[in-house]
Amino acid sequence: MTAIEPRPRRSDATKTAILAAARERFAAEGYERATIRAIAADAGIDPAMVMRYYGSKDRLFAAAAEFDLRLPDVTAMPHEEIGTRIVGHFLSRWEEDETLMALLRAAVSNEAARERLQAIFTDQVAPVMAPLAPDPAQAGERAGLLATQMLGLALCRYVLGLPPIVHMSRADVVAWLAPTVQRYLAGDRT
Amino acid sequence: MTAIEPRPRRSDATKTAILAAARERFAAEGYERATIRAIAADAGIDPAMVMRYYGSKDRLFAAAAEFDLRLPDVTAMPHEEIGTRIVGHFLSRWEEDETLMALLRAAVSNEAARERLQAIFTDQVAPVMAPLAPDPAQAGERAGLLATQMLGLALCRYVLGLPPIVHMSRADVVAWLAPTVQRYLAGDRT
DNA sequence: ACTGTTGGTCAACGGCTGTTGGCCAACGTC
DNA sequence: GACGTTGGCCAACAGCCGTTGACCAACAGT
Repeated sequence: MTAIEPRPRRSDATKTAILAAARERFAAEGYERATIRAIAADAGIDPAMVMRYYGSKDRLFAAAAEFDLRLPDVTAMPHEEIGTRIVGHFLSRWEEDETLMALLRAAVSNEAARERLQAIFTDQVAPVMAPLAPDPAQAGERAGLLATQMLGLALCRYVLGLPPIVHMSRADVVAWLAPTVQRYLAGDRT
Repeated sequence: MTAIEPRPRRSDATKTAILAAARERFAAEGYERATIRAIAADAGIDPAMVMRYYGSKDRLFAAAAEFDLRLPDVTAMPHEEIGTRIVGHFLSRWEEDETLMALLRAAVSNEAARERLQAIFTDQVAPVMAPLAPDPAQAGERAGLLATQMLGLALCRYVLGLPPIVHMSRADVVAWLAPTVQRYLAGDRT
């Protein structure tokens, strides 16, 4: 059952170019420093077009910040590999799609972005991780702990550029963080 | 050996009022959304005074972002309590001084703030934690890992307001994170 | 060929920003 | 009590921002 697509319009290319430029600027500079004028210049069109197609800067961001973490099914993997796989998956998602960077950079000072990031946690992270918790009452807490470690890693590695973290290899990051994540999601508290 | 203090001036009260208002605004709104006009209004004076005393917005931030983590001497505490004590100390520092919040919020989009946060890591965190590392070559890496977990916690608990993390008691946070920090600073990699 | 629709540019408005310089009043010293 | 110094306010400038509306060109359907 494929959705009925409206006939493609000539402006579709422009729209996606705007979206790509917007993601890049929001990711690199955050919400307020990324200007509509700069985004339009990157996309090679007039700033007025951005307003015509997306209405306002807020709505442009909302459109650019659509994101799917594509978390794997954790119930279908060897129990002791959960930490390793989850950390690896987050690293991959973070490096292949700048939308996450845009969300993090903007969420710190923009209310809508903050809510969007919270929604990703509530809708995509928490439900997927819930089955792993020994005690269902702890499920939310455990997912939250995962978020602290993964967002903290992204903050230090991709945003702040903390030298020891930036220079670590992917394998080292996974080796260090996997046991932490494993414990947060499915292990004992102490 | 007390430093020779210049005679106190009438304007000292105003200067510190500006600094307090600046910290509050930078902490609550980040660097670009915190305006000099708003800071001056909070301090009950004219925006021009901010420029007179601090020269520019950049230098005002630099003055407001002076910060000492006051990390305890980790070599003088029971080895197995290190994780607990460090996590507790970070929680306290974060809650009693809004400077840290100002630094984190600003560092995401402001270069000078990013460098300041890096400097705090390099000058205050890394050297203090170094003696705990079994292998001195790993010292920087281990301190960096500590930073990912503590900054990630602060981000989720104080900036993003992730519900499960916000609702956790201080004791729960310490209980969950202490083993992680203990392992990062002084434990085995796996 | 005509005409309505779509994709796009241009110039401008109003508002907010950091920053500046001139002016005034209160103070401290002789 | 005169006078330099200090603390403070006010008004304005120049620049950038999001946003708007008028205008033009290319296309599609008849």
